[in-house]
Amino acid sequence: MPTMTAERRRAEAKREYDAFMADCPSRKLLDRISDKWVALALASLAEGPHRYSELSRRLAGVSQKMLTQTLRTLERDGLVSRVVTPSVPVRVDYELTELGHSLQETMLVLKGWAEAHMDEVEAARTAYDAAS
Amino acid sequence: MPTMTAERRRAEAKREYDAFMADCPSRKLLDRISDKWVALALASLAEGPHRYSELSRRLAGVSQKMLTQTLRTLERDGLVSRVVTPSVPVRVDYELTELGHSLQETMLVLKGWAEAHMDEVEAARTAYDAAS
DNA sequence: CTGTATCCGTATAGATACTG
DNA sequence: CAGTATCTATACGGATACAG
Repeated sequence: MPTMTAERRRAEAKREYDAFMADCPSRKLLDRISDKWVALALASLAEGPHRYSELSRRLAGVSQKMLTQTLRTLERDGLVSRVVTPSVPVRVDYELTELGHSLQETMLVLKGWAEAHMDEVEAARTAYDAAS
Repeated sequence: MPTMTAERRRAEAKREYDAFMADCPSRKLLDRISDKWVALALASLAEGPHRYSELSRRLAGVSQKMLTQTLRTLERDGLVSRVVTPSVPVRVDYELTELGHSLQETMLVLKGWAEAHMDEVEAARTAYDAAS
């Protein structure tokens, strides 16, 4: 239906897909985006395009394998676009697509939540461990 | 500093903790909450308290082991509280704590995003696979 | 610089059986 | 009903070596 607005289509999708269902495709998608490296990559790209090496430094501790794998998946899923400049040596930039942009804010919130509530969580852990 | 407001302390924490850093505690916390079952559990509990068996049905496909493990971790981290009614048979309800409540909305957004953008992601995958 | 390929240990997650 | 315990498969992720 080409006359549907984007909002209308999204509302439609919300009725069709349900991640609570085991074999709903959205369950797998939720699994994919529920990932530390995805969250950090999108959070980093939220600031603007980044080169591969910049991301590698920003996401401290990420292995080449995981970074590449994460970026490939994000590219395939349409969240990120890969821009190659055929210089010598080659330069590759990654940037958020419109779709990626729509998720980036949530990832920033998620990352921010972990940072903001770290102390409370540690206090809860101490209390829990003391009780047992 | 007992005179700090909650907001002030949280802002303080945001400067102290940085999930981009490999060995920042918040990195591990981000890893923990970036989890399919955590997202679905919090999304379910957002509606109100649930019994163990209700969660088991709601989070279709979850194994007893993963459900228990997820709930234990959430309890230890202070996101969920476990309420035992010592009847026969015993009844156990799980409900969000205040801390859990502060994350639940983000998890609903994450789950909703997966459901709302499923079609776009599948289209992107088809396009990507066709290009290669 | 931006990857790919391979090896390998570990953590994860499912299945199954059993318990207060 | 609400778990615990154990076994096993495999997927995840890190380290290393190599390449366009």
